[in-house]
Amino acid sequence: MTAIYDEMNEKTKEKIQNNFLQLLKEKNFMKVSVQDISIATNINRGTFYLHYQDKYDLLDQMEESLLTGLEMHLERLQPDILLVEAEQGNISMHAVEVFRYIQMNTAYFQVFLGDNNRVGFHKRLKLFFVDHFIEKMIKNKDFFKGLAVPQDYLSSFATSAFLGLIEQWLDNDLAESPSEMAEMYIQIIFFIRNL
Amino acid sequence: MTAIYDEMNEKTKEKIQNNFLQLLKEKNFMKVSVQDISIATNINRGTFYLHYQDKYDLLDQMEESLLTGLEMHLERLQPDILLVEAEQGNISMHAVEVFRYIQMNTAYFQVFLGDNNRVGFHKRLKLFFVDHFIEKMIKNKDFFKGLAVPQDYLSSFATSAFLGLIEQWLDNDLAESPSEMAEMYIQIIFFIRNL
DNA sequence: AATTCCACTCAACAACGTGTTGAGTGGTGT
DNA sequence: ACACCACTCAACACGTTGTTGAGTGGAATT
Repeated sequence: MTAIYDEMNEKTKEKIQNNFLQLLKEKNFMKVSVQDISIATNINRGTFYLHYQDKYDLLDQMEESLLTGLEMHLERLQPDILLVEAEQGNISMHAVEVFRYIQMNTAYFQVFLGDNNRVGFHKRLKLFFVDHFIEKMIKNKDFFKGLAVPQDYLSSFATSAFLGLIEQWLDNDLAESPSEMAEMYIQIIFFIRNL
Repeated sequence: MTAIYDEMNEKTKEKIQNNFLQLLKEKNFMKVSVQDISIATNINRGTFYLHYQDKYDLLDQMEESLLTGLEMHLERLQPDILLVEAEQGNISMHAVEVFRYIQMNTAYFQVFLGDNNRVGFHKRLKLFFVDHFIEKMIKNKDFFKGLAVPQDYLSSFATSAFLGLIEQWLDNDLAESPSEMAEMYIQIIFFIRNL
């Protein structure tokens, strides 16, 4: 049975990731050394290299699993409901789930989107939203019809706007509930629409 | 007369900045060493430290001067015209100047907002827009009246959306003209309004 | 013409971080 | 008893960092 070894492996990786996250709250990613990580984790520096190629690999894996987590979280929703919702003034279902997931992983999002560590996660998250979220909304023939703006610009505009809301929420230490945030998102989008 | 020495000083700093910019096109900021910079600039490594504390300081100064350059560029416009413009469906004046300035400094913006070097400039530029641009629009009693969303969220939303447009423009290698971009911005904003 | 000033060069320094290696420890499963 | 495996430990060569002290050559000062 190799399960126990796998478990040890996982626990060590978890410890590394947790302590790395703590360090990222204090320091810039660039200034966190593998030394720092191994000391904080009470682990030999060599052990770190048994699990990760380097600290970039560590960061990459953490970002990746955060995004696939979000993907799985969203998969539970029917994929094409959004369009219908949108026409009913009810985009909220998707949005509220995104905000909920962020709430479940506050520390990660605050660090990865924070002032210090804006290494690549911002762009990555943006791409994610374009693929999983905004594209569906924009490709809806009715929702944005009558607007002569290229689709890539519209995507980037809408996605960044949504991200802006999220960033502000994180800056405010999640003062609002996920539902309130979704509500806000809808209000802004439809304010615009119904003025 | 000390002017000549000042000039030497400036020319060296310029050379450093130019070569640093080239290096940033090829490599991640973290992977550009002071060695690399001094070699590319044909300068002794010690000389670099006569001008900058470290490479962070260099990046910081370049970002700073890019932003103050934008500030100066915008100052030539009357500060309160925007509000009037907005009500006339004519925000473009400010927007077009921003796009024009970006066009004048394409390389800098592409590098500082590019995938590799999203160190802190994104947030910095966002703050700039909030201070100089969006706040004026949002504080306009009429423009966003009837929308029950906290001002900080509205700021973040609108600014990020604007930045999204810029990022897409840079990704597209400035395929559109500044005026076209401004036009696009207006269209999106007012589409929304007049639908 | 002699001297001071200044940007810059050069070589060397200790300190630190990196990624890798080979030998060793101690629990786990067979 | 044996092999297995995650992990430790110490040492390695190498690159980067920021600093220092001595020196060079052209420009300004007297």
